Amino acid sequence: MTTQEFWNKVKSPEYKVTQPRLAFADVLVQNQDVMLSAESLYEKTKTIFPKTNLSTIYRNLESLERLNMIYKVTTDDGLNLYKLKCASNEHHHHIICTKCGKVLDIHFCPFDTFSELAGKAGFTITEHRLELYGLCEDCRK
Amino acid sequence: MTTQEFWNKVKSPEYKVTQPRLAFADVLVQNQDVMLSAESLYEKTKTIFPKTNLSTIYRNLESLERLNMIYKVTTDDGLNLYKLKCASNEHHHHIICTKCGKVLDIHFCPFDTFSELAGKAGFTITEHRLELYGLCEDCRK
DNA sequence: ATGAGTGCAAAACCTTTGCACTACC
DNA sequence: GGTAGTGCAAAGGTTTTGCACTCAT
Repeated sequence: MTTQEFWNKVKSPEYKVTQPRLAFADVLVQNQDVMLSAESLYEKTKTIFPKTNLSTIYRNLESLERLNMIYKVTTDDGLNLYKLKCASNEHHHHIICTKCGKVLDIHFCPFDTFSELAGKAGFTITEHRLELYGLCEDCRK
Repeated sequence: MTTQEFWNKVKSPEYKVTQPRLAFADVLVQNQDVMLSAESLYEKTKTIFPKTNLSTIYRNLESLERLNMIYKVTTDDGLNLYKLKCASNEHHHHIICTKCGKVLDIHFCPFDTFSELAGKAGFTITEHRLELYGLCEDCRK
């Protein structure tokens, strides 16, 4: 997704174009394939628009989450990581590099098998979270 | 797992038997198939040993995590839930009732498929987290 | 007796919120 | 001009930590 495409998607009377948002959008677009913490998104945004405030980052993450534009995970040690949602509308999962945060899309989902197994035990699955962690080629070296 | 079995497993010069721990162990054993927050584990422990302190709960969760006795998940809204690890040594996953926390073991893992797909893209999976959420039979009613 | 475990209170951590001010449309 | 967005500082919730005291072995 380009910055242009990003703005085409979100711009509306309810989502105005402001200076912090312009900077933040750049950061998100530039890091589409990496999961970053609010803090590092903040740092990166500040290099573009130095006056940006951390709470603005959180507020914009929330706004974009409402627009279904943000993918978020919580790591084992309780840190939240964010990225722009993948362009692909197809349901898929991710493998996240534990060192650099790089993300690989995995277009395979075993949901049906799980659904069947759960159903036999009276459970109805409403949500599933599948996150794979590992090392990408670069970080393994 | 019975309380007896629990203590057989953990008792050592490094994990002494104390009153708060006796109470906490009871709570964990009684709720083996439910995921609970630190706060509710605390409340439940207090009914057995009222002097128990919240920090003791956290410290004991940490000790037991080091002993590989605790299974922990983070919910979408950032709450940490805990339970005693399943007795089964076999690798498996869970479906968690979003209403009552009840847990169902799912003895099926699509790891091999993921591993293969990831390998093709140069990723090495070191960890995977698969959590299914839904409603158990009782809570659906 | 000795060190692990504990209670209490304070701090730390990340995230959210209130308020007055700014700047988009 | 009106409202959404912002910066700042303060508060929020959960988890961790320092310290002195207690208790298990």
